[in-house]
Amino acid sequence: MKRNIAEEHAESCEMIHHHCDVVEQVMGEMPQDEDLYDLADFFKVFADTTRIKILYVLLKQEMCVCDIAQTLEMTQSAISHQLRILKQMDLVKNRRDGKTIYYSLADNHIVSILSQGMEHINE
Amino acid sequence: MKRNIAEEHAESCEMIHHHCDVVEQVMGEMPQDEDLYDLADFFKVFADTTRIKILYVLLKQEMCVCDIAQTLEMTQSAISHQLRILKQMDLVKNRRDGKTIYYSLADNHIVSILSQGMEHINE
DNA sequence: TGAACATATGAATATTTGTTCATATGTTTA
DNA sequence: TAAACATATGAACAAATATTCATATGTTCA
Repeated sequence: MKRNIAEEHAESCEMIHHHCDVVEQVMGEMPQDEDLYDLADFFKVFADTTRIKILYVLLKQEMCVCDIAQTLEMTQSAISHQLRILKQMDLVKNRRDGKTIYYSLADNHIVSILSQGMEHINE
Repeated sequence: MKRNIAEEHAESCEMIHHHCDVVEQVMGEMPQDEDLYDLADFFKVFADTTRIKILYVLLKQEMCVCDIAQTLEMTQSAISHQLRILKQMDLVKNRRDGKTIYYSLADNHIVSILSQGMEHINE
């Protein structure tokens, strides 16, 4: 759905300010749309305090759902829902021991991602 | 609003599975609530494809609002709203040159945050 | 000064998302 | 096998959020 020239004039600046080759270069660096969505989804996981708390709790050791819930003073259901998201994103893994299911971090990136975020906000 | 013991039993496991000192240690590592909110807000910025695209565009060079909008094929208003959020979080800065306002990255962390995210999703 | 341009912003709308509640699934033990 | 326990999950609801539309602010130039 290409707009006509008159409309384009009305909605944006007269012409692109920078050289076209620069724009092309910039767009060349841009990841594929699919990767951009995955990237946004990845950061979305860290964009909630409950999930961050869970990750911090698991930083030291594995823990079962019930203990996480008690530690964070939240319902089992809320924690379980969030663990599901963390697992879907491959940030945590779990193992069953009888009735209990223990969760732990699945990836070492997590530590550095969190601490880099912390670095930034402490400036 | 402390619940009574009977209710607590109903809602969670009989007693905490791990040693209390471990839980205390885990909670000792936990950042302050205020920092947790700031951290979540920080990652929230990267949790949207439009903002990620803007950051990628600015990775190479500064650019005015209008050119960003044209490059990403979005409205000037949408870009302006998102630039406001990026600026509030100190991820971009701007300078005025006549009518035009040029935006650029405010921080070098951004590159490494983005590439660490990319690393993770490409596994 | 007025017209054209570049950007910012408030309100409205649609979509996404986190928690709660009720209940289902799966395991152990008496 | 029945009861108790640990976890998972679907539906409902409330809160947060991204975009659009209309319009305001601020700059330049004739």
